Amino acid sequence: MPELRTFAVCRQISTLSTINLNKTINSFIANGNLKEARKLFDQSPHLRNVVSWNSIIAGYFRYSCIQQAEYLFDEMPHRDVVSWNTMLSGYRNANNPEKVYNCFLHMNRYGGRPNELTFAVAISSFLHKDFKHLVPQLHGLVLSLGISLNVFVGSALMRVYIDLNDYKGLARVFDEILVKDVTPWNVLILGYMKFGCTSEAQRAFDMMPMRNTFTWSTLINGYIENNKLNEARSLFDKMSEKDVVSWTAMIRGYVQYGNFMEALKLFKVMLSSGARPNHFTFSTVLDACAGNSAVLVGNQVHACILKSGFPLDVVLLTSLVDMYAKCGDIDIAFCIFESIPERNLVAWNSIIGGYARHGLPERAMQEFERMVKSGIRPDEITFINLVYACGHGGLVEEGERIFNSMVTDYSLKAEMEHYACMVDLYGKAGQLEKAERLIEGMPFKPDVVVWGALLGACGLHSCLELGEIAANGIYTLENDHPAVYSVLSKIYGDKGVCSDITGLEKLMKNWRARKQKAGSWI
DNA sequence: ATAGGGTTAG
Repeated sequence: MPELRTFAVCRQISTLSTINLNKTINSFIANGNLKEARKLFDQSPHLRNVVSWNSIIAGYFRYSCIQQAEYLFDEMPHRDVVSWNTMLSGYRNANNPEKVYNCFLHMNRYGGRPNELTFAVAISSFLHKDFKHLVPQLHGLVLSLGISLNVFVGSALMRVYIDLNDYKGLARVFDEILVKDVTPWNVLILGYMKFGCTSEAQRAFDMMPMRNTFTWSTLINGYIENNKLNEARSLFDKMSEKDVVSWTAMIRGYVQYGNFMEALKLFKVMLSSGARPNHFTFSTVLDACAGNSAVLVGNQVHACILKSGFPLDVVLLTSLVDMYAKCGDIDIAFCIFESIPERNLVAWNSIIGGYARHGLPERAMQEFERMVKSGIRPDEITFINLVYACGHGGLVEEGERIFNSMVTDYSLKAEMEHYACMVDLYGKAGQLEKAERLIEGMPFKPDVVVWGALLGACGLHSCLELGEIAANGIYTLENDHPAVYSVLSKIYGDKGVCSDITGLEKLMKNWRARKQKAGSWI
């Protein structure tokens, strides 16, 4: 039967060539040469198989040519699970959970049976999205389809349960994973820390069979989140192989607690230890410089960034803008801001905030208008900055106009901070009655900042009656706020009231007594 | 050819 043998040989040859074809396509894609890959693909209709199709589709996704990927997927004569998974993964990486969802539904209806990978991709793409609420159903589907809960599916599920604040779900999935590697353990620690269970996290850390750098930095970061900086630091010191992430996390910890000097010190230690900072580290350190008004160190860090050759992305440039603005050099801040190619909301807020802090409301407003014109929608923080700017410039009517515009033109809700800025604005301008009326009309109970703004204004204008109300307001929230005492004594002195036993004085006496009590406790 | 954890800006 010569024909049959010939056929078999031909088949073999063509299979071999298909393998070669796919290898060549993949190497083109790896080198970023999508056009060549596609050309080869188009020229070999008789050799290509489903793997060739999948490769090209994955390649399109890798270089963000989503439409081309979709087009090719629609043209496919035959799709396998990998084809579907590639689409899901592409949509996931494009941060498009909606398309993941539709594709997943489509697959279950018309395509093949999903596998572990399908679920790992789908579940992880719903993390931190509204779609996360569908994940418990996906979990059920995994179980009912008899798909094994491997480490990938399991870890992704655990992440989402943390996101859903579902402690039980987290623990259940961890138990359901039959063969665990280090990742589910790490996620368990992450979850415990998110739920504030530091001792459980520590226990998991102690009993887990293996650890990696992820484990250590998850624990360190968890302690920082849970106000246990000392524990974080002693763990960090115990770490034998510190990597960029753990260094950055620890530095960030100090910044978070306002200990900027220690943050900068640690950064120096990091550099001398030979560890290489990345853009995460640089943003964090710039934040420390900004908090410390350390423009000289900030300059050095700036130079260090330029020398390091790291690409200056929006985040890093915004950190620089913020650092220079907070260190008093608003002109350099503006120059850097202007150099940002694609300014986003945070970048705009940062420069507007800079002008606000420098008491230049006109400049702040100019940038705001430029921002709106460029198509960026302002958010709550934009308006905090703008009202704050007006407060520093004494522009009462302008501040009112902006405050109202926020609600009517941009349908944003006025939050506590906006009210605090408005109270400050009225207070600085001496319009204390307006400030008082605003507080009364607030849809929520004033916090320390609002009362503080009022109290500060009362101190400025020596208004005893209102100052008393403000002090009382603070007192009910925080009975050992040092500012209360100093501002009240100032008003008191200004008023020349010395011997009258007023409610105010009682309050102060009371407050001092309480404070001493608290002191003797230690 | 497709998969899971830790660090960044207002």
